[in-house]
Amino acid sequence: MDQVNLKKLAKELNLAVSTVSRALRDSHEISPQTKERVRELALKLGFQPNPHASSLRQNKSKTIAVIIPEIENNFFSQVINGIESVTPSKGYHVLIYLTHEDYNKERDILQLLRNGRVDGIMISVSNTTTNTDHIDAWRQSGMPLVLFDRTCEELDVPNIMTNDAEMAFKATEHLLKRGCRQIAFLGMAGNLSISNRRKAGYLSALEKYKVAAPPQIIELTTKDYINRDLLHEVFRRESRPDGVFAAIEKFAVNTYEVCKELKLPIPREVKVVSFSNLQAAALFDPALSTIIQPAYDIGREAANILFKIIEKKMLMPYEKKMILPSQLIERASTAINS
Amino acid sequence: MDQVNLKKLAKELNLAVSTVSRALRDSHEISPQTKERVRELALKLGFQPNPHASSLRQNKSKTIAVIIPEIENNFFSQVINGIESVTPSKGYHVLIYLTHEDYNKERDILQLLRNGRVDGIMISVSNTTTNTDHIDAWRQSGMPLVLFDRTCEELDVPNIMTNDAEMAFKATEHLLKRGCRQIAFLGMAGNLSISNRRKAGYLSALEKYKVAAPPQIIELTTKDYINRDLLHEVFRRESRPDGVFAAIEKFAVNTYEVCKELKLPIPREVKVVSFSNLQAAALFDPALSTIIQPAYDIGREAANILFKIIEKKMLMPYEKKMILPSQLIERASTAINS
DNA sequence: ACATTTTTCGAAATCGTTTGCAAAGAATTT
DNA sequence: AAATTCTTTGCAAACGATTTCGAAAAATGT
Repeated sequence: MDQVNLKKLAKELNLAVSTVSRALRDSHEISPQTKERVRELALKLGFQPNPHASSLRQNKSKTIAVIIPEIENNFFSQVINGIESVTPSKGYHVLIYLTHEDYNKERDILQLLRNGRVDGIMISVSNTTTNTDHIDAWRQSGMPLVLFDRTCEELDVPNIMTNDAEMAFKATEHLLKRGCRQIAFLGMAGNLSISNRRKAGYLSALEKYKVAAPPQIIELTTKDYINRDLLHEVFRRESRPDGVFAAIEKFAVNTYEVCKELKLPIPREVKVVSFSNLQAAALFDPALSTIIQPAYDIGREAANILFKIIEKKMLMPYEKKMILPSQLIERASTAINS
Repeated sequence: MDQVNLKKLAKELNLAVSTVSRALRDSHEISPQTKERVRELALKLGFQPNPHASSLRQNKSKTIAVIIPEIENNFFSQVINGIESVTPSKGYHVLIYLTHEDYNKERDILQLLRNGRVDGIMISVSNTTTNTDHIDAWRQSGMPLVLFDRTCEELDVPNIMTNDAEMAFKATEHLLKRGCRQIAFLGMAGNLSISNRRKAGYLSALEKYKVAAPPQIIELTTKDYINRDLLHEVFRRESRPDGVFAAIEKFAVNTYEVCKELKLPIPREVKVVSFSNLQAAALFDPALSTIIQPAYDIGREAANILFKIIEKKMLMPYEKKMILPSQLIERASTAINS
């Protein structure tokens, strides 16, 4: 074991372990000269304090957990990027956990982390999560917790999200203004907060303009082949949609695929607008009109709030909601028929 | 502090701490009856062993680190997904670190982790990494380490990658067969192993067929605006490329953007094929011919090998290389001019 | 010169778990 | 019956850093 630890440093310097520890933590009760001696040797030997010993003693892990449904998703990747823009400067480490949209996994992960492994968690709930007891249990035990994007507004916990309903309204309004009258809403099956907010925006736009056919709410899944089958059926109805508002990027892709198969040209026969953080949306055939969420900012701000709670600079009750606005980019997929 | 620990369990059951510990770890030297008593109370009180204490005592963290250049990249997202398909069943946790293609960050992260925080690391080096001492130092200290995709073949460390040169050859050959004679190679600046392998495949295809103009090696960066400027210049040369082989997905996107601006229709004026793990490549205008890497498998296999090393089931010298083949999907961006 | 404060450092306890060793009792063998 | 194993449990020492407490040494005040 050539591991260098405090004891070895102390022996080498003829000092007590406690002195070395204090010197490295820049304690005021150590003279500048000894501090310098200690630091020099520590640097020379490449001393790195054992994090488990520190964590055990100080009862803090300098680690946070990020729990998300999936990672093959631009939105969540960008969120992680945003989180990582904060953590290193705070000296924190980031554990990643994937629920794969499975409530049981989500519950188990939260249970697994109830032992001091992390100082706080950031979570975006799975679409199969209907019971929020596991999250509330975490909150009640006083552990720092922040929800983002897929939030649970009924819980007394900080929520960082975008203006889903407003943007859904705008997207639907956009389709209406481009002449659509049979507008379908493609939402995620389950009881997700974002789906509900986006659905509400969609409905209120239809309500306000009163020119369109009744709402068509279509619930899709995480499985492409199921979605394609369902959309196939939808686009063969006599009241076939002439406009599609996809609440999830993947569903817009599914729509493109099915429209291509059914030879329904976009935007002539069907116009499409979607929540999406895909950089390449502008290169689609046709270019996809998107609502871009500030994913990076959501991650960054969620991390900032979590650290405020961890550092006790923010106590309950916190400012519960933080809403970062999205942006609607109009492209060819919702162009007027020429 | 309502935290339940071994001491509390022991007191409650009138047992020694060591007995409780052994009972929970299902040691053979504890009677079935006491085991049952202990387990029952542990479950009732929701006991979770403190991981820092365990890690300190056992000198293992049950954690691995994944170090990648960036996360907003389908390839790396899919790799992480593959890694995560292995870790939970092993009882391991995954820390994520981003180097942002910065050698200094990469070096610092490796240094930071030299203290037992993790039991092993998986790394894909940044494109600014020319010196591999930091990686070799890690290897020399006997810490389990696996490289994937962006490897350092000169190091005596397991490398998990795809058949880059072969696929680059095929892609270039594909362009040649579709009539291209001025084929440009878009590679990442720096001295990345994958860039070199892909470049070699490109060159050997040109060499073999001898029908094309001399190689045009264009080195791009991580910054879109720089790439676009450079490509603008390239496509205005008198010897303008009629075929582009992009070694990185992002560069294909840049090419599409510039060709659109310059009104150079793909595939008529320029044909494009690219390494890419973008699901939506088929929806591009025109659909992009891609070389799809088995990213998920790379992550999974890299993790499997790392765990073999960690569990000492595999000792040096290991099987050094593992090569998982990619797949060329021909689409409209390399179609014959009609 | 003596009393008091301040500076600097060391000894030891602590965090919670694991584990080598000892010991007591039960079961088995000689 | 004595000697031996085997089973089951407890005691105490780790692991490495932090921190409380106290002591010696130095600086300051009277």
